[in-house]
Amino acid sequence: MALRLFNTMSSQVEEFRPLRDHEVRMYACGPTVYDYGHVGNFRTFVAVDILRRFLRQSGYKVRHVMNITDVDDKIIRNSSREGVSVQQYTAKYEKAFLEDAAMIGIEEPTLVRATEHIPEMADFVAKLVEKGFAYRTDDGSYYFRIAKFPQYGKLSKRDFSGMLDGARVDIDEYDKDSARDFALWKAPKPGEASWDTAIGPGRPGWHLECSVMSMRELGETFDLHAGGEDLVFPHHENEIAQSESFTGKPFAHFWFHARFLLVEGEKMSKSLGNFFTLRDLILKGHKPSSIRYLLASVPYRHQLNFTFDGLKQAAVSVERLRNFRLRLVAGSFPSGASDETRSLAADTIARIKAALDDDLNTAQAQAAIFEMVRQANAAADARGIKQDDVAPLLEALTKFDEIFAVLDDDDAPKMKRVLQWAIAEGREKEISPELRDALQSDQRSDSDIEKKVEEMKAARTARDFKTSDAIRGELADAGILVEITKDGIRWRRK
RNA sequence: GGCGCGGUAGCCAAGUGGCAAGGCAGGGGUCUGCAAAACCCUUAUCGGCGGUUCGAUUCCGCCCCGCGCCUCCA
Repeated sequence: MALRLFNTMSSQVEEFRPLRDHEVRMYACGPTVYDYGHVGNFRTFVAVDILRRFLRQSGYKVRHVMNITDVDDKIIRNSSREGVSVQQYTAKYEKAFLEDAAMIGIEEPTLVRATEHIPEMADFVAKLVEKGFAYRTDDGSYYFRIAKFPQYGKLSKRDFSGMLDGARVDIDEYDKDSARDFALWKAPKPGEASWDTAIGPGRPGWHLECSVMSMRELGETFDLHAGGEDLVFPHHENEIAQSESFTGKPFAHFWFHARFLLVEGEKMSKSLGNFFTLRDLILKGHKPSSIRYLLASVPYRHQLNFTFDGLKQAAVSVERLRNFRLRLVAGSFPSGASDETRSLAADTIARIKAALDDDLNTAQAQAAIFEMVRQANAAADARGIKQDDVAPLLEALTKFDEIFAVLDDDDAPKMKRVLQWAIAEGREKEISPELRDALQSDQRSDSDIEKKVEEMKAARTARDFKTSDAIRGELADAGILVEITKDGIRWRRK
């Protein structure tokens, strides 16, 4: 079976077939780096990441390009308010964004920056003017004339035909010819960042960078273009208009849009007090893996209600998966193999693939892995798991984690970096006791813990439970849980 | 107003024209020196009212509620 994806352009779930057999070229709209990324931003980026990972798992080579918008009105406003250059200002937030993305397991795409492609953008505008799709206004700005692109509105399903009739053609008009015409290039204003180019001084409009950079990196026509649902109109509609006018060819074949999330049942907004950056959540003591898991747990086209209760639930769910893997890795099992377990693992892998093939149904993929975990745990309790069953079960977990990326417990070091950042930024008071607790276990090295566990084992062999319990208590205080099972003794950080 | 999405157990949620996945929480057990983990059992008239159908949570209509986009917010 092959991947079927919802295509915003056709408003249908379609089979995804890239233009080249074994390669997918995708472009995702990235962040405007004017502030720290919030949980809503990362919902979209996690969705795209899951798509990318699944495409690769499905055997494609994936070329994934993402833009960094490092010049826009907010950036100009904020940087001048802080009295720093646009570049200084954006560098800080770009760095923060990349750290955050890595923190929640997003694989880094090829990054392209708007400010590094200014001359190309100017050339692009010049060509559009030449072809009659764009015009210059008296102040030196350039606009795209949507009257020249009759399909305008095809992505967002809007009808602009009424406006096309009345569109004027006077290129020396100071204002835009039509209210719907959008800016390709903005003339400089006093005190604003500006570039001198072949089409005059100024800065690029927002949509231009994505057309220019995606075509440069991926070709005039490529497979998939992604972003948050808000970008359908006007951003992607405008990209299509200017790109297809420029090349006379189709732009992207698939349009992938992630739905917005709610926070505690309401639209996230600063005024409601439910606006959280990723770092806010970490400072409250939530693990990156919990956040990623929760963001991934509702299929990307559905509204996700992001709640703190949900975050706790996600943490427990992830722990269950990790416990299971630990059981497989650290346990001892009788020799041999069982057909049931092998087919359980194989079925699970097939179910995960089928779920993701179905428009990335992550909820069903999760259900499949938990079904396996329950059955395998039950079998293990009954001594039904054999040595040779371990590898297939681990393989299923690996397939799952190639997409979800939550099994490896590297939360503590990541959270520690956020804590250090908070201190460096003078935001210590935002560091919650929960975060400090979560970092407890990070104080001890693995080898130190192993040594203690060996001491415990020795004490237990001597049936000296008092000593054994004392060591366990000491480790527990340090946030390390030692578990005694019939398969052996094992430990983990809480 | 235009276009679109959703309302499923205490919470997060999947799904189908024919006995309603999964996770979390709760209750009851089993295992266990203790602790943890794990397992078993247990919790749903699928927003309301009509209609189509042998049969609808799933299709259609109306209503109620929530949400999104409508020029730069992922």
